[in-house]
Amino acid sequence: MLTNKTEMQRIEERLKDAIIRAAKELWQATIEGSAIQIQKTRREFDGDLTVVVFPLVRIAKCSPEETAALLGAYMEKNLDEISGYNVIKGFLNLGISASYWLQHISAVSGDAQYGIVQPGPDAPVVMVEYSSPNTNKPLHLGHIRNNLLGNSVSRIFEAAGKNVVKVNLVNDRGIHICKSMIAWQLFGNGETPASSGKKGDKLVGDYYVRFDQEYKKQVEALMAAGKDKKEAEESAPIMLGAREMLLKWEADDPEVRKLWETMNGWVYEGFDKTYARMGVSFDKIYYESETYKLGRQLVLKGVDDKVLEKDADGSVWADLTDRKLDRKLLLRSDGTSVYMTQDVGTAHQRFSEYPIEEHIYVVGNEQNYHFQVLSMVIEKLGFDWHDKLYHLSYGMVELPEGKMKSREGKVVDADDLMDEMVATAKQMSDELGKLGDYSEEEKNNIYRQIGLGALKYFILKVDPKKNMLFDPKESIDFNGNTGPFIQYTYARILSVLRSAGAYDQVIPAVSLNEKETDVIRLVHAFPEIVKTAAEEHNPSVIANFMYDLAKAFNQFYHDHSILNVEDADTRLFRIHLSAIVSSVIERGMGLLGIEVPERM
RNA sequence: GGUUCCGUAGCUCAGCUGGAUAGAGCAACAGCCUUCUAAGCUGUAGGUCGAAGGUUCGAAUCCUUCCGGAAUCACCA
Repeated sequence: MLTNKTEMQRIEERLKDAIIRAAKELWQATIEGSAIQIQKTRREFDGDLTVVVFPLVRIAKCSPEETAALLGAYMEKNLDEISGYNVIKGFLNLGISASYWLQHISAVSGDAQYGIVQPGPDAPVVMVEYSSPNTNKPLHLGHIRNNLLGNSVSRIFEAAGKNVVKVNLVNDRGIHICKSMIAWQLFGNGETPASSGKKGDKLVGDYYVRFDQEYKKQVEALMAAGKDKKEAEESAPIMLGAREMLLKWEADDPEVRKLWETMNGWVYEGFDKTYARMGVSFDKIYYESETYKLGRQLVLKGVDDKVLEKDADGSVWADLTDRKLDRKLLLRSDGTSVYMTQDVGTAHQRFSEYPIEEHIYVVGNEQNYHFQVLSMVIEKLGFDWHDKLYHLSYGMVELPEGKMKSREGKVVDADDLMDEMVATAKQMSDELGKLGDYSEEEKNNIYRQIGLGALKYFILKVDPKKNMLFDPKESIDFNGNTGPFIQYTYARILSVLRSAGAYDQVIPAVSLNEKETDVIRLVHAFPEIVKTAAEEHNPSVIANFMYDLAKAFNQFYHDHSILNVEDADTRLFRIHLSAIVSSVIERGMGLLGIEVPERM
């Protein structure tokens, strides 16, 4: 597909170029494009785009009104795309000609890649690490936010022309999984997912909870027997069992390793189902059991190079006091690694394996400090890619009663939530009864699309860095600013297109009404929106745009008939406009990982 | 206590690289289906943008201080 730069060059850029020329001709001044402010004209004024002329007043040496008037006259005379202008205070409102809009629509029509930059084979690699679950418990609402963000950001970067590599670093080792293992050994009676019919991750999660209950009981008993709290916590038999198991794991004890593999296997089977349902996937999965030793050599070399410090007890530290931070431990006195060390190692490995332009970590904001330090440590070690790490930090999902606590079972389970969403979608769909002649299978697929669409949109429309509230009692809406609203707009358009039958592919020249122009303006903005979403690492930019587009289309749809109009050209034009909107919706929702149904 | 982030309508959120009278949705109230899907559209009501200073022709937006909330500051991950 041709990307014809002059053809497709954003109208805003052309205006800027014209203003730069105008400044030269009218005022013999050279100005920077960045000094020019162009914005959408507010609804209450006439025009499409507005130039804020205040910054130009100084070089024009006349009042804002005069400056705007001079510039407006110049623009109208020299740019075909400008159909007229008006000046209100220091604002120059420019009207964009219908022919420009029509020409844009024609260029875009039928372009299944509109708004998307195809990554070339040598496009830079953007690595996105997300999900990164622990293997001791099922996924919950917090993980859903992580996965949806990671998946969507990956798609957005692909659409922005990058080669994206999605990776998952599974935390499959450590004391947490040993806790589930010891509890299973003690109380499991050989239960397996096959024997009890329980999903693997749920089964293992149940034993993690069981461990905690048992542990608390033992601590209480020990305290009742006269031990102080700390002592009791240290000596609870079940905790000692877990610790012993961890040591055996590290010593490659065959029996422990076998149990570990078995139970992790159950968890992965469960996770795979949840991932598949959420619609997320990975190009590569790393396991901490295979990577946790990475980084140690790099740290030891850092000691040799005198950029890191070794204390008398043998522990290794990065001194960050000159960066207004503390000292950070990298190797314990027994020589073992901490999380930070491993992250240094995995990053180093990845940067050696791929020509990475940017490495995005989708991790909650509780680890802001960790990633701040990570990049500093890497810089200390002398790697120039320390500034290519981007922590996509997102806020917590809070329940009305506060933070979720998985050990206490106070969580919104990912599978349960998806079930509920789909069930609600089914209930609503059945009440509306629009799917009468569909098979059960087709219907179920649509319920799934709508339910998950509602959930995904609900989460992705919020700015990632903000904490968000989820109230399980007030189920997620299907009306208003929601995923189903946008899906509905799409389904409606497809319904119209089905009725339209075959139509001419050439878009006729017609005059445009206000609602049509509103819609075209938004379609025109789509590529810029994708770019902004990528720059900001922010899917909510796409989500909010999708809503604006759907809303504008619905207004147009309400006010004007598409198929039942006298004028054949108008009818044809509206069919094309509708088709373009449907395809932008499909693509934009795709960037959010949301499917769109053909009927609903 | 140090650092970082957040505070916009009753609720959930946009707007934040400074620009015109601060926008949506939900909830409330009032309308619109003999015409392409009413999961839609229209209207009413709802705000000292946490507070106070400052910079500016202009501040929800930038700076400072304060108030409120969150996260973090482990030889945990």
